[in-house]
Amino acid sequence: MAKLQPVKGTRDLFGKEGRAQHHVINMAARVSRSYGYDRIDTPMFEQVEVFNRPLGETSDVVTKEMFDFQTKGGDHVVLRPENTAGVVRAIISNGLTHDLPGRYFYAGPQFRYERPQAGRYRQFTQIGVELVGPEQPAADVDVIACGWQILADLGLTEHITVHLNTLGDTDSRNAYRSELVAYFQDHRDRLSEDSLTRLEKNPLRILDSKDEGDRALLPAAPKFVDHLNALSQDHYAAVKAGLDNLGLPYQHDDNLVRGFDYYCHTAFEFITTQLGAQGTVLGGGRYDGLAKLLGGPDMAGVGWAAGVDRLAMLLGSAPVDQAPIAVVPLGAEAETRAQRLVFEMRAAGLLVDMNYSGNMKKRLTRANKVQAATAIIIGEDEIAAGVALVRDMEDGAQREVALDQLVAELSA
RNA sequence: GCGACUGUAGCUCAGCUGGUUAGAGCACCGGUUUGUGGUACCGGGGGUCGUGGGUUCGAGCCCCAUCAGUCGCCCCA
Repeated sequence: MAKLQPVKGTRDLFGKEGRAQHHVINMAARVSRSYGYDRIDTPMFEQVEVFNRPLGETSDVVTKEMFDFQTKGGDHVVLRPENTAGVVRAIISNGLTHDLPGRYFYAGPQFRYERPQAGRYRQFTQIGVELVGPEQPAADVDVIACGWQILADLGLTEHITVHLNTLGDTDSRNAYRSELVAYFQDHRDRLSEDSLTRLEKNPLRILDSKDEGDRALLPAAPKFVDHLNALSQDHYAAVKAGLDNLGLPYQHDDNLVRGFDYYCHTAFEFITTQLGAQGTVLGGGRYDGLAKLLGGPDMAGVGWAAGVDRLAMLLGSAPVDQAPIAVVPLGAEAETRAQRLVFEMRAAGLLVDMNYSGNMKKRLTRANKVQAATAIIIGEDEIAAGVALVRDMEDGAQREVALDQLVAELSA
């Protein structure tokens, strides 16, 4: 039992869980397509440089959570811990900066070397969209609306609240940061140990600390919204007005901070209370400086990433697809005829289940197990008469249908 | 990286203060039913009790270590 297991923090996906994940991805692909997003698939690993500057040299992801290794050629590469930096790198690499605005949708595995727990894995799947080029607040609204619509179509919005905040532009953020640091310096004696290190590395992080002592200091702490310059203020106001216009619910959250250095202005998280400590199901924001950090041209952008594993957990199970039709041949001659029939049925788009052995009882048991709605029974008598028995698996009613009309009848 | 809890069959779990051949339900296979499933009844296969060491006449149960899982912190999807 302890022998052949997947690597820590990874898992095999199949059956119910696997189907739920694919349903999430398919839904996201469909909805994002209606918003005009084009699918993009970037490599699962990149040069380290793609991540350490944009995410922040001192961020946890960079300092301790990267799955990185040396290639035989001596390159230092890393399994992507998130996908935004990779997409922006791809946009620069392929000269797509000359084709703006760009709308990209992705879905795929991401990797983070951290301690697994509820809703957290070392290999996990994210879906996400990136809208690059436009600086207008309408783009932020567009992106948030797309995320909301995906969750709505999955039937998950009633358990989810949208938290919204602004991080302002660089000037606003620097001004705010120094005031915040000053405030916490005055209260260092009351800060938790974790927050004391945050005060050095990333003071904004103290805002979303879970420590009660830290939280007690927050109400009196300086607020980001009070330190925005005119430009940042206008941007945030326009985003909120845009969401109001669409009737999308959200709540302003002074303590919402995002982990990566590349964020500015709008930041948002879609949060549920149903997943234990890992309630953030979708998160994102604006990242106007990212392209430049990567050595590309100035390019604005907004986007989000959502955790497929977490969404699938909320979903519980995927809706069942069409019920299969079970084909039950009896005898060698019927078997041969049935194989041809099954081939034709499948060509007509029907979902068919047929086994290679077993008597009628076994085959019907199997039909029952795969939840077939109907069974097609073909024995020697039926072959001789040129018909098949069509059995309703619900009530057991059977009727005869001519073999050469079967496909047409079942497809109707 | 830190902390708490858990580890018995494919799955969910029982196993009294250590006592002899380790149990149940579900699932799986077969039978009652030679061309009729989902119900019922009968039977069957399947376990180095996570691993290694120790205590003991004797360990699934107690002790130590180790590995794995779960949950929480940090951080994030």
